[in-house]
Amino acid sequence: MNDQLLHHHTLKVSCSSCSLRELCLPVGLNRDEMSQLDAVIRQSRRLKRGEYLFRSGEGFRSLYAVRTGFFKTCVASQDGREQVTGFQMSGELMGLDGISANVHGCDAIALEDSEVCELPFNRMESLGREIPSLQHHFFRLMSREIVRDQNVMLLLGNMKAEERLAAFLLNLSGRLASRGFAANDFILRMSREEIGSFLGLKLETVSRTLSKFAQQGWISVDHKHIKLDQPDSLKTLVSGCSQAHSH
Amino acid sequence: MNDQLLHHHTLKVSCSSCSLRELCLPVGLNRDEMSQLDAVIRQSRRLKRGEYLFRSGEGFRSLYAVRTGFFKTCVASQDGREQVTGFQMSGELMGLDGISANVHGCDAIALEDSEVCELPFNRMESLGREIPSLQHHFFRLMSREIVRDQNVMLLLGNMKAEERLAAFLLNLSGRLASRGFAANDFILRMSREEIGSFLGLKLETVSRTLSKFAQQGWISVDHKHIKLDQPDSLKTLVSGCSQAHSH
DNA sequence: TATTCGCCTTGACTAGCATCAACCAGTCCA
DNA sequence: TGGACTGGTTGATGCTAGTCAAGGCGAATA
Repeated sequence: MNDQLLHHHTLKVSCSSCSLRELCLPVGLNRDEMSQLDAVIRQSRRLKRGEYLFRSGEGFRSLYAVRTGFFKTCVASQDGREQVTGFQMSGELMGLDGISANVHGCDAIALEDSEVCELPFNRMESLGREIPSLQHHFFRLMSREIVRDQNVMLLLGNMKAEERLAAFLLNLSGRLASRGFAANDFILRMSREEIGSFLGLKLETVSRTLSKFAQQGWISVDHKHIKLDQPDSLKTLVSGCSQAHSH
Repeated sequence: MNDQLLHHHTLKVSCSSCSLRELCLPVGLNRDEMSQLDAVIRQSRRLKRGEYLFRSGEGFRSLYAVRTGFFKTCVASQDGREQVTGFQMSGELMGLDGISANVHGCDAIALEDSEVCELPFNRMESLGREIPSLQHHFFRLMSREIVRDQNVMLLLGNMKAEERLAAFLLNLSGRLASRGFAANDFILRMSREEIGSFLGLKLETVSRTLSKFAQQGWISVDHKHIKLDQPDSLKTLVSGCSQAHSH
C-alpha cells in the first residue's frame, strides 16, 4: 500500500519552534499573510482520551487539525455497527466531510489525551479568497482525502486479511517516521476492535493475523507495542495489491 | 443506504432549456458572473463507449462534468486488480482526486457514448476567488465526495452481499429518479463484473444475488434491464446498515 | 445460417473469515 | 487482597462468498 492509504492531509509546518497557531499553517505565506491567518486560527482545545471532538449530526463550523495526540473518525449505521473511517495524528485534519451539508458526517474521538487547533471554516474560506496559495492548499487537502479514501476502498474491496493488516502497519509506520518517530517500533493507540473496524475485519482476525506475523518473525507484538522486525516481508505481502502509479 | 452512497456532486442546473455550458453551472450567480463562468467552461467533449476520459497518472488540468451518458472511475493495483470507485451519471463530477498531486489518481471510462463539459481547474480556482458562492460550491462538491466515499467504506466494511446489492440498486434508482427517469425500471449501464468490483464482490455473487432477489419477487431481471417490483423489501434489507443520521 | 465472442447464469466445491466460547493478563476499585 | 471488568488470545466450528467449471443467450460477423 502506498503512503497515502491512511495518510491524511498533513498541514505543512513552516517552522520547527512554533507557536500553537503556527503549527496549523501551510507554507508559502509572507509575514503579513501569516498574521492574517494567525488571527483566524482559534486557540487550541484540549481533549481527554475518549472525549468527542464532534459528533455526526452536529452543526459544522470548523475544521480541526491535530496538534498532539491521536484520533479516530467513524460513522455509525442505524443498527449500531460502526465503521472507523480513519485514524488521525499530528498535523492531520478532521471535519472536511462536514462542509457539504453544514453538518458533521462522522464522529471524531480522541484515542489519547490530545490537543487540536480549530479552524473556523467561514473565515478560512474568505481568507482563501485573499490568499490564493491558501485556497489552493485547501483544495489540495480535500483532494488528498479523496485519494486516501479511494485507497481504502481498494483495500476493503480487494485485499485479504493479511494484506490489509500489513498495509495498515506499514502505513502507520510511514506516518510516524515522517514525524520523526521510530518507523519500526511504536505503540498502537487503538484497540484491535478499532483496527478491525477500519480494515473491515473482526477483532479476532486482527489478533490472529498479528500472531501469525509474529510467528513468522516479521513483527514483535507485546500488547499495543509493535516492532516491525522485517518490514520488507510486510512490503512484499502488499506489493502488487497497492495502487499502481503510472509515471 | 442513504441517497449519498453513490450520489456524486450534482451540479445544480440553473435553467431547464440550457446551452451546453449552462448545464455545468451551479445556481445563484448573477448575469455577469454567469458569463464569466461561461467563458471558462470549455466546449463539451464527446466520448464513445469504452473510451477513456483520462487515465491514472496523466497530468491533471481539468475537472469534467458528465453532460450525457455514463462513466465509471476506477483505480488499479499493481498486479492488475481493479477497484471501481464510482459510477457517474449526468451532472456528476469526475477528477477531484487529481487536484492533490496534479496528476489524475484514477481512470475514467465511458460506459456508453457520452458527453462531458471540461472545467479547467486553474480558471475555476481563480474565478472562485472572485465569486464566493462559486468557491463555496466547489468546497461543498469536494466534501460531498468525501461523504460518499465514507458511505462506500461503510458498505465495504460492514455489509453482506445482499445488503450491498440492495443498497446499490436503491442508490441507482434514487439518482435516476432525481433526474426524471423511472425509479423502478431501468437499464444497467455496467456489467456484473463492474458492479462486483464496486461492491467488493465477484461477478458470480452479483449474478446469484440478483437471481435471489428476483426469485423472491422483489425485482425482475432481464439481462441489464432491472425492475424494482418491491423496492420496500430492498429498503428493509438495508435499513439498519445504512448510515445513521442524527437530527 | 452457422460461428464466434462477450456476458451472464448456475452448480459443485472450497477457502477464508466470522462466530461462539473459553481463558488469560492487566487494571481499576472496593 | 480480592473481585470484576476490559481488552486480548486462541481454539473449534460454521457460513458466506470465492473459485472452478459447464453451459446458455444474444449480438456481431462471415
